Amino acid sequence: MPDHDSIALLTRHTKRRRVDIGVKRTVGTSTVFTKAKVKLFSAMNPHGSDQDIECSVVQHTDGDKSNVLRKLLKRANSYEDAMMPFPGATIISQLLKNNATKNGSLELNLQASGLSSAGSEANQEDACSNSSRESAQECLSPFSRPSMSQFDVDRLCDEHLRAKRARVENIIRGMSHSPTVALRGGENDRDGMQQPVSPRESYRENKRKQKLPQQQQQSFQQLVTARKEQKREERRQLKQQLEDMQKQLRQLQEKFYQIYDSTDSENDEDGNMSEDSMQSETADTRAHDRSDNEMSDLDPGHFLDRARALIREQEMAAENEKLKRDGHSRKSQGPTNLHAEGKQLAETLKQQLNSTMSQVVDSVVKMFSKSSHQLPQVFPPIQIPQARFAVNGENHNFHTTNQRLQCFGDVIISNPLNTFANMHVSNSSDQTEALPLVVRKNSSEQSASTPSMGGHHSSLHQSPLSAGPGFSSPAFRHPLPLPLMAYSFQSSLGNASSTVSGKDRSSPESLDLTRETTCLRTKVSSHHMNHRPCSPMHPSSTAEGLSLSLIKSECGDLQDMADISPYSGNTIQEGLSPNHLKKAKLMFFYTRYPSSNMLKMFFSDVKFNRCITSQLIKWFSNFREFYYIQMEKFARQSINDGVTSTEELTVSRDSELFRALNMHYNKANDFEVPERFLEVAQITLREFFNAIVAGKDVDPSWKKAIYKVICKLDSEVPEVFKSPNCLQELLHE
DNA sequence: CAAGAGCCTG
DNA sequence: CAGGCTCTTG
Repeated sequence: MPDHDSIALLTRHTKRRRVDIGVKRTVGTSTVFTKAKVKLFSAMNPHGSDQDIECSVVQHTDGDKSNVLRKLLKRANSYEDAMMPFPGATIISQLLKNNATKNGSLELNLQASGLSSAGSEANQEDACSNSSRESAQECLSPFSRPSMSQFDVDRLCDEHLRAKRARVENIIRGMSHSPTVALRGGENDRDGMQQPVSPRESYRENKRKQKLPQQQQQSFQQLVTARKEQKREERRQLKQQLEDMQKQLRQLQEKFYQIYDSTDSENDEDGNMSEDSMQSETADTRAHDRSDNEMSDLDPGHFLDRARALIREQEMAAENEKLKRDGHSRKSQGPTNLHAEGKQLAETLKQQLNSTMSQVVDSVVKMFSKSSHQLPQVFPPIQIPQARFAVNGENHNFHTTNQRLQCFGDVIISNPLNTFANMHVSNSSDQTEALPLVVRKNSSEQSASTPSMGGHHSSLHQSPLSAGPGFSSPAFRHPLPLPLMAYSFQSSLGNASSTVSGKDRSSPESLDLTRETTCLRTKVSSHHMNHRPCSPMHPSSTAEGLSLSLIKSECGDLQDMADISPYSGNTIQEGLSPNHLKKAKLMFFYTRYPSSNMLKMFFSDVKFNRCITSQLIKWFSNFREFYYIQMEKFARQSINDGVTSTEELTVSRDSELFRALNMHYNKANDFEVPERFLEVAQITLREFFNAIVAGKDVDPSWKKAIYKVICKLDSEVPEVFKSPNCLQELLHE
């Protein structure tokens, strides 16, 4: 076919279209393998013979073994000969030591000789270090001494090499930190030829094994468990304290109202007024608190909100009472005992309130600064200005108090979240899995200022777990499961098509978090404990910004994440929804190779960052994969069915091939697949057919030619896909 | 070095 | 479909 030859002309300027990636990597990848080996070996042994010399010295100086070994390990952690001086060296090794004393750095010279010709004959190195007797002999012969029989040399070398390899493998396994484990030599080329699969496979295997050492994982788990226990205990204590405080508050309130009523029973107007103002104040407080933090309906926050409101009530009442009293005293000059008593009592109450509050706050602060090392100075030491509650105290004293309490409230609310994140998430094997889930919109104006989100918020707030009266219920019930919270938060960003239905809301297992959160999860989980400082999203709550940064860790670049805030627009959402996936699938009918710019244009309702971009790209990559697999499958099938000419190969809407594709990209079959896609599919099928018939599929990269053809066949995606609501428009028209 | 394609695996 | 890997390219 002429297409295969004209593919070189393919240029795609908007974007790199690397369709020709099909590097030989599956079978008989001798060149790749050789290259890799050369690379590895030279990386292992940058100094060549210098290091060999050092190694040979090591073999004879037992005293400095470990030091030199360390050096060597540092420099070339998988260099075989560095393993020689390890304790536990076998008799073979001892024999070899002696032998090497006579022969000089026999083995190392062998390595060097192997390296010297590594450019073209890297395999020679492997031949020297493997256990093949012939190759060993071949390598040894130039250095073997007449005093030793050839057999001895062979045997010694053979056994030595085996022992050495065994040890090296052990050590390498232990040295899981080392980033470049490259001990492949001698295993793959026993026959002098590479196993078709082994180079890549085994290399990859090695790389994958390096990730998180099991020891580390275990200790990490232990740590996490211990911390969990600790937090549980802290939680209990805190809960206890809060309940105490609650009781105290009620008692104080009752006392206060008794005094208040007795004092002002003669003055109903004032009393009513005060109550009105109190109520409105309380209402304001609640409203404000609600908008202050969307977590406020979760129990800890809710509880504290209530406490805060109560305190305000007390204070407002005290204030009103005082004002009233001042008026009275001005009018009547009556130095009544009641007033003096009330004053005193009010003061006492205030002091009690404040001391209690400060205790609680202190304990909370302590707890969180203790439990989270990353939050040592998130908020300065907090002191309630008790002394300020003088008789002639002014209003601003109350205000400052309120502000401070407000501040505490924020801190307290935001941090339990953090704590719960740690507690509950740490149950799973991968702690970071759910951490990003706590990515939430930053507080303040959210619920109030974004009407479009109201519905989703309410769905969150009406969750069975948070729907209780809050104040009277146990203060620290199990909060919303973290993944669920995350989902809700994500959903609240405008994803109206949330797959979470109310009935399942309480069971984390029922959540389909994959798409919305994997991006974050992935990043974070692959960067364990990689907490970077982050600029707080909201200047007024440093604590929250910081804890958010701890939680969010990173997803692509943090700036992008920081930009994702309620302020950046209502319709922009940070995650890709199932609808986006559906849209992408439909777009695949038009374009198999969309550029990232195109994706940005067509997914304008998504806040793009690296994560999102690569996720979208990955989607299309997966689509292509499926597409080409189907093509190959049907091409082979038709060949087996005796089709001999491409003319017989057509793709219509009745074709099985089309049905398979349609089932994948348009499952509901509610989209009319463009005719062009059928043509492209037919061309692709024929390409595969021809290639297979021509026997090109023996070439491991035989598909690349087809890819190059197909990528030219992209057509324009209709404008309607640029609309965020295109699905409705497309499917319901 | 980052982006991105493709391959393989789960 | 996502993750991890290799590899190429600008």
